[in-house]
Amino acid sequence: MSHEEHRDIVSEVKAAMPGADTLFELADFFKVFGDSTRIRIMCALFERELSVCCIADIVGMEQSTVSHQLRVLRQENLVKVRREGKQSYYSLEDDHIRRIFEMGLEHILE
Amino acid sequence: MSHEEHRDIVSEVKAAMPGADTLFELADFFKVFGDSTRIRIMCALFERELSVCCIADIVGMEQSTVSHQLRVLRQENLVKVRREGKQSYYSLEDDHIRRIFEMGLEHILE
DNA sequence: TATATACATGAACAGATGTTCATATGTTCA
DNA sequence: TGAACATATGAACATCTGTTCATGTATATA
Repeated sequence: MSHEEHRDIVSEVKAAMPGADTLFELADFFKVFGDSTRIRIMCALFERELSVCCIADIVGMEQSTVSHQLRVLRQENLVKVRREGKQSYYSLEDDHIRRIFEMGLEHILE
Repeated sequence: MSHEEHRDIVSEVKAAMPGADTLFELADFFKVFGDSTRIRIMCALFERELSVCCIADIVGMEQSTVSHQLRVLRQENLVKVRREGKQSYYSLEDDHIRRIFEMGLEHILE
């Protein structure tokens, strides 16, 4: 490959790619799915709305850990909260997440 | 919520969830998407097959960095290599990845 | 064969991330 | 109001991760 060819390919591909900002956001979004605790929390929420202490029992971790991770999920708009008395009930924000999940499963089951 | 209710919900949700192994694998899979350098590499490969040094120029990082990240992508079966002379040409393994990408974009553009 | 080029890999380092402990906030009920 | 409970948050710590430098390996070419 000549120097010119190389240069042309580089600028062509660069031009076709989405902006840097978009790609950073995208990475941050997928980062949330890249932790098994958060994956398990989301997976539990597929079944039903749950309080924090229920989630903690389900995933077998400290209430504090779960609270911290729920905050991460909230910040990326993946879950929503509903306060009822002393308890906070969390549920999934949209059905997007389920599809992303399924697509991931499809890939690893190959 | 009574103690019994709590216990019932926990065991019901636990039973409905996929096995721990699957969820760990899933987290590892998504972890790969959670880095902007890898996202940019994959995004460049959407356009066309590319050599390592082209990729390095496109993402503006050391050849070494790119090589390390390509190894990660290989390990998760996201890219494949083709050796031609001195150069290694990388391309995307399947079309799954593109759909996962698009789904992520859909979410952040809300 | 010697040199240059392309890529891969190991070690080292800095920065990010996840977990826990301790504690604060907020709510219910006696 | 005070005690008990559910949740949120800050600080500290250990571990993981990404990048770079230095170097190794493989291929082509003079």
